[in-house]
Amino acid sequence: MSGAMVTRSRSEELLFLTDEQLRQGIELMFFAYRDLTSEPDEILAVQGYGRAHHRAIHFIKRRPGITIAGLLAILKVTKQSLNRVLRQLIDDGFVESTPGQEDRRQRLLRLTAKGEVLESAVSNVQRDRLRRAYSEAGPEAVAGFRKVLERMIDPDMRATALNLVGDDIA
Amino acid sequence: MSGAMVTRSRSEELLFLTDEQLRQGIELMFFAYRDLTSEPDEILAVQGYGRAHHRAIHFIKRRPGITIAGLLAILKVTKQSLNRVLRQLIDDGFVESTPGQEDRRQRLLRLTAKGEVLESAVSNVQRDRLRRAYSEAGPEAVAGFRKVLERMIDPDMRATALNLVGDDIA
DNA sequence: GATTTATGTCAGCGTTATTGACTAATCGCA
DNA sequence: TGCGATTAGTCAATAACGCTGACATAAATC
Repeated sequence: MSGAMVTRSRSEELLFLTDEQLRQGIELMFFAYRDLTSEPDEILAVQGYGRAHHRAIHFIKRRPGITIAGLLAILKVTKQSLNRVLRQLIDDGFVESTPGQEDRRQRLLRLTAKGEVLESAVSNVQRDRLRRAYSEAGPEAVAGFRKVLERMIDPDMRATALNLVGDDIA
Repeated sequence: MSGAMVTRSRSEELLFLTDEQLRQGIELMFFAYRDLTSEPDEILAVQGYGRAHHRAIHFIKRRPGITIAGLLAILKVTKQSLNRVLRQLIDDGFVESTPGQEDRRQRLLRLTAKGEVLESAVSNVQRDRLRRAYSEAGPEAVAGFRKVLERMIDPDMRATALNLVGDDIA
């Protein structure tokens, strides 16, 4: 009889997830995300740029040679929204767009030297914050942090989020 | 001589935080935050509401009786921005605003019964997602998740984020 | 009584996102 | 070869949401 009790899964065993605990987790995400993005926002505001530019620069840095379609799939915004931002970045010389070799309809996006400088300035403050948090929390906490975040992401985006796809494709 | 080596702090001992690791952490935050907020956004869009309404409803639910100033301090937006959102929520009967008893200049904000229903619908999908992630990742991962997030938040907002202040004040 | 504080409101602006419609170049296949 | 699908770029209109500045009102505090 008591045997039935010990067949509980690990999640049932130790996790009693109250409303309060979950709400607190949601708030932690809200505050952490806001503070993680506030400093980059300020730096980019000087150029007249916003968070949309930040996101584009970030993913072009991470996936040089990414196509428009690839960027659209990651950002999940419309073509029109992305186009305005990209137009500015290209016109201002931060991003270069070259036709694909195999498929010449595609536009392959890369940061220019100027773009690398801007990206670096922006991502430095962000990485400093995360590095500090990681260091203070310790390696085991970092592993847990990553584990939970991964599982919060829609399954179909997890591979993308973890860079399990090639660096130069979408 | 070797004694000097073992006095390294825990963070120096095991954490070799590469650029790549940190950038991946930043992306995890981006994807997780987006997916955590996308479903609530869709639900609220039916009412013609957006994320700003969601945030207001969330914090009024969590801190019933909060003042305008308290909400402004948490959300870090301007009075004018918040007012537009709050005006709609009050006019539509989701939020009630009553003068403070001690300080009658203050407006104490609470959800109405109708507001509770909306809040519940919205927060349910969000809590379901987080509960699933917590369960799959396990208790230790959850502890690490919380630990890192706390340390990402600006120090002056940590107490607020962790609800270390009274529920009915700011 | 004068000042400060808490709140509300008006007008205007900019960014970022949306939808819809359309063009142009290129690719792939029948 | 030619037609449909794909990739990208663009124009126009709309909306949410943030901002600044200016101003009004009521109430608390000194």
